[in-house]
Amino acid sequence: MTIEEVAKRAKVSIATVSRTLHNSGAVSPATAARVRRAMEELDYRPNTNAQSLVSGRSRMLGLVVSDITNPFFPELIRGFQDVALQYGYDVLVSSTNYDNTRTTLCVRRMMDRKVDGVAIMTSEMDRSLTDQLASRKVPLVFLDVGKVGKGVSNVKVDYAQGIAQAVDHLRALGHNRIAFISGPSNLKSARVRREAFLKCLSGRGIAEHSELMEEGNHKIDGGLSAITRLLQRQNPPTAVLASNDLTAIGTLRGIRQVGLRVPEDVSVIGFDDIDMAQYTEPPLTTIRLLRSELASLACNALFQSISGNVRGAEFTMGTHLILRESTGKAKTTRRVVIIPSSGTGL
Amino acid sequence: MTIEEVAKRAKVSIATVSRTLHNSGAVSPATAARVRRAMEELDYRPNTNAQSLVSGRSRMLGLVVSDITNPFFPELIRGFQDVALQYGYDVLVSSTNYDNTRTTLCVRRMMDRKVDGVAIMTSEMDRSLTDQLASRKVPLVFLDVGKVGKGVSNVKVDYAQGIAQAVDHLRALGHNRIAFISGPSNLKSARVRREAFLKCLSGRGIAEHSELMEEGNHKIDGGLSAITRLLQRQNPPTAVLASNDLTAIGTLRGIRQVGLRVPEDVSVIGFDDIDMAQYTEPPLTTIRLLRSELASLACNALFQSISGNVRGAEFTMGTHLILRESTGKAKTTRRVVIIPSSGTGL
DNA sequence: CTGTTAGCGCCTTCAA
DNA sequence: TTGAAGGCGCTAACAG
Repeated sequence: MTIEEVAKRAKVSIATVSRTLHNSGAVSPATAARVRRAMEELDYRPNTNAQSLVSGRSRMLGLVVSDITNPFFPELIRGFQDVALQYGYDVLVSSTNYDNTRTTLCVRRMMDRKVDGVAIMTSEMDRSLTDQLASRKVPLVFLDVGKVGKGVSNVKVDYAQGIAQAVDHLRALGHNRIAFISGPSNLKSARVRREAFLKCLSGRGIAEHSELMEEGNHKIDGGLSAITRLLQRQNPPTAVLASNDLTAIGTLRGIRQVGLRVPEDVSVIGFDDIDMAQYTEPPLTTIRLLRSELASLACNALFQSISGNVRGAEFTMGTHLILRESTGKAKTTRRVVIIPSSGTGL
Repeated sequence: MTIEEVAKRAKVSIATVSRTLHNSGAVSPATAARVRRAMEELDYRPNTNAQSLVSGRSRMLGLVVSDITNPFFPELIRGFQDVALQYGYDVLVSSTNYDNTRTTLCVRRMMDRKVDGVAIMTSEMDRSLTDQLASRKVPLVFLDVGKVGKGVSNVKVDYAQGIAQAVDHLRALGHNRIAFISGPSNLKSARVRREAFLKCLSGRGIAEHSELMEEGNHKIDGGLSAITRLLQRQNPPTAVLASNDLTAIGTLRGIRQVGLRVPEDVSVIGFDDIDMAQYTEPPLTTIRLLRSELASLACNALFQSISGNVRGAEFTMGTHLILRESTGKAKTTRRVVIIPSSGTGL
């Protein structure tokens, strides 16, 4: 089924078929109708590869994530595909699994396939790779990291906003010892969240809590072991903020495991608001970062660059606290109250 | 960067470059070396689109899943991509979201892109669509449904095996009233699991439990509401088997919500063994269905068809019970024991 | 062993 | 408004 057969059947040249297919050039309504009918009758579908070959573009977008197995990403992917689909684009997803070789391989293939743009939703990517992409003038959009430039955009997440809400919420509840379980420190994205937390504390004049920082791995098991260490401290925290929900879920488990309760003994706040967060035991108070919004921002940024808007742009999206049941009043520290030994206390 | 520039630099014809690139035809070691060097120096990468155009094949595989947001699938996707990557293939993933229009769109695009095969890991797909695929001779592999034929393979899951283990486990624990929370009944895959359960019961001469069947939606909320209904019954179940882990997680929550405990009051068994299953409260006993194995079976089946093995094949994979902490002894039914009113009972 | 050449299916000037 | 023709980059005969 080629354009030629359509042309023959409609008794026009292939050029005319191509024109009516793209509504480009001028085609008389009559012939256009004839062509369209021929296409339908033959169930004609243009050969994408041929189109790509002549145009040098593929109507495909690349999407690089770090670990498709982390619930954060499927939701992101879904949103991204949704908008790509609307533009008539397909998406080539690649999960790097934090493996550099694999990442390089995947990105090269994307370039080979002449993707029209790629969204890099993981902070860990060799500079050389992104440079290659940029030098081939492939529109790029980063998450958080990334300086806006010719064809490269950046979606910035305002972590501070949500974190501030979380911290204030906790303080209002009487918590003074707030721990933070970060992601793996070799991940830039994890460091960014950690910094935001630290800055928030110091901004509020809260003492440095460096002893209350623990490192997780953005997975459940990491959260579990981190909280376990935290709880063994002399002076354990009364609340903990986790760098993502998976970590928070591990934290929930860890607290239970030592016989403590959430939120009566320890309050827990997560980050992301993955779907699962509302179903944990207890439901997780968390800082929501809307994946669908993030995805659509990123995807649209790409399309802007693609459609000639050479200069990249920077978008910012907010985060905010979702109150559920994993946070509660701080346990009043058992303090000996001195009662006047005589007289009726007024 | 085209093959021509490489040819020029190596002072050979483009045919020779093509030959050394694919080790096809015969090229003298000397010239081959020269060509290779030229390719390196120029950092030459063949244009995939051109290759696809001439060959009619794209070195891409399609993978259709129903809902990328369901933790079952990301793990499946990951495994699939792993083996595809080894063969030098890319994969075009599409999440149908149970939306027919969307499915049709995605599959058509796959055909347009001349994918070399597609794995259909969702049971809900219009017959007409798969027929189109088949008529274009695109190798296919199905999950569970699907009759093997020319270029179409099938990976069959032996649900019976795992379910039998689960039921036996429960009975050994003294459970007689075992409920089943199915997936949406319009999903063939859900029906298959349900049938397997029913067959297992009747095979063991266990009374028909039709009043203990409830329908969920393969998501957490569906499990939650199903168990809630179940628990309101006159004679509620002492154990429940869920059609997938998400449903089981909802079940866990539902049981807790009415103040009952797992496994002391009700035992719960899930299905799939998603990563999360080991971290639920309590950790979930579940029937494991290895996604990585499923994925690699499916992907390999495709490659067999692609590499000329016209006749499709059927593969079967097992399932088996993973014991964790959500199952326990059945509560002995509170029964009034009649004690002889006189004499010392011997 | 190596080069020449005819397409693969389509888009896009350039003429008519 | 339409058609003819030249590529896009590459593979695969077919000749030397």
